[in-house]
Amino acid sequence: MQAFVRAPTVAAMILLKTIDPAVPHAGHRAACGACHACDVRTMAVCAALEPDEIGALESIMTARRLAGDETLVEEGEPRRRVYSLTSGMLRLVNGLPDGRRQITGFLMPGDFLGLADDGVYSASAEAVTPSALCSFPVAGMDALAVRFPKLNDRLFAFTRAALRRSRENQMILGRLAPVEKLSTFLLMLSQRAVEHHLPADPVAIPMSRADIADYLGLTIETVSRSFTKLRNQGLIDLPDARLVEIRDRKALEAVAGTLRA
Amino acid sequence: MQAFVRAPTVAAMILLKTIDPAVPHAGHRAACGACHACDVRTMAVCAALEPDEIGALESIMTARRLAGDETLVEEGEPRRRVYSLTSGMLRLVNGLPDGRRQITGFLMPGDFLGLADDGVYSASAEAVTPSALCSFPVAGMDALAVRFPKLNDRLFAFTRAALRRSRENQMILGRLAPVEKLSTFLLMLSQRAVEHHLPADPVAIPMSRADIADYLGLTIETVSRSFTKLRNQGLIDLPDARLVEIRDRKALEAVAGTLRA
DNA sequence: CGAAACGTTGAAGGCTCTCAAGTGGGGTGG
DNA sequence: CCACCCCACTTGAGAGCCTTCAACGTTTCG
Repeated sequence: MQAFVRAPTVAAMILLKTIDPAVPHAGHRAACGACHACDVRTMAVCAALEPDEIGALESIMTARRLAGDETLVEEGEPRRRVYSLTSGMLRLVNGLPDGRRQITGFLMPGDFLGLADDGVYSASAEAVTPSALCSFPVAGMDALAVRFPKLNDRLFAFTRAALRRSRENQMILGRLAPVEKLSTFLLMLSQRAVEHHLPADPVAIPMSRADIADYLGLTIETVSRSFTKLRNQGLIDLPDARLVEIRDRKALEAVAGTLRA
Repeated sequence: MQAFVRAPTVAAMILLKTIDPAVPHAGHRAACGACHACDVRTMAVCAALEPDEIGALESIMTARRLAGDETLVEEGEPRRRVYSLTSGMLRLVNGLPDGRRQITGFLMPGDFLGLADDGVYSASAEAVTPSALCSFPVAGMDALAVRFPKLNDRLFAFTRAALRRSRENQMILGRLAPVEKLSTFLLMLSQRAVEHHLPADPVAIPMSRADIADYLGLTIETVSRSFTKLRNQGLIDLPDARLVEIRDRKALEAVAGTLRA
């Protein structure tokens, strides 16, 4: 649980290349400076605003950087700020008193944090990899959502998309077998990598086996064995534990249970 | 899967008492007539509007009734209408090609159908019990959401609540043992019964064991055995398969894993 | 009155989890 | 610079639990 920064493995290197190395260290404000040069300006919430309106958003924005495994917000905490992820990856975590945990989602660049929450955060948000975010005070964002209906609409659309994904996850958790779960997960990662203009053939797996297990409702051993099973069947290759090459996508989709009926 | 209408068991009777028997048969239009006399006007989306604004909503509204097990909308179908449930209960169902299914949620009076969807319905909606709904064309509802920001806000708030519930379900599906799942489910039913001013001590279980199984990611046998286990431990009583008396709420909450950390 | 559906219970098997050991990579400290 | 250690991951063996298959009781409805 300590703020341990992974060494740059092959997989991490691929992921890290989206982070501008020229930028100063973590924890600083407004490192990236201008929204109009932002990597995710076309897919994040800010895309709802015209170039001449971005300033209003920028004026209430603060930049924030997180080291790997750093916690951004804690479950149950009053929701005072909302965030837009610009690089890296976050996990949404819910915990049980006895230590069991469930990861309800992974946030990728362009995703918004705080959609589901009302009053208090309903989940903790932790950095999977070093990450950069735009931070907004809730009051300010609410005011802007009133002033710019298009911004509100986009937040609403993001929330609907999150709800669809969450319900898809219910299907995955409730009705798929381990290898089906993992196949679906890998295909999802691959698809989202494409959407985010990241390498999709050797897919980077930024999260640990423990994270995958807590996301899919399995143990780390079962996750590992499922990886091995897919590798032995020739559907994937594992040049590195954090890197997956999809060797037979069709077969992988078939194993995934063809979630899209 | 046929439109089979259950006979009025003890449990069904309790539930049916929220349906006005004076109202004509199913499938008719605007049976309940006036929104200002609606049972759920304080908790449904329409509560966002002032009394003098309700007319605008009412003018695009059509009443709809469903028999038990009747399908309202089908997964993948173009989303042309949205609905507000006024009485009865609906299940949201997602299916896999091989017949496996996952119920992602149950809708109770006041709940809104169509929140997650964008373009096509992402799940089928089927009546668990005979139900009554207000039906709205999507275009008309969208226009009203623009005209009445408060209506839009309420739809947004409903969507956030649905997302929170869906994520809670992810925890239930991924990390709870069968008896924990069932306990959580029963407590949830009891709580929502209170919210909907229905009897909460002997809780009516409108849905079948198969529905519960598909909601909790179990088999009907495991659901049945979990019921028996809770009964043998004295936490609940089962005067009827569709009726649960909570005899030891504290213990039941403890078994539920105390989902609220 | 019989057929069908729902729910419960029993027995056996398979599969995941648990416990445990082993491997490999990378960072740390001598 | 090298050795050691730690952590992540993998793999193995056994147990436990849920699922599967099956039978039975009950209720409902044709």
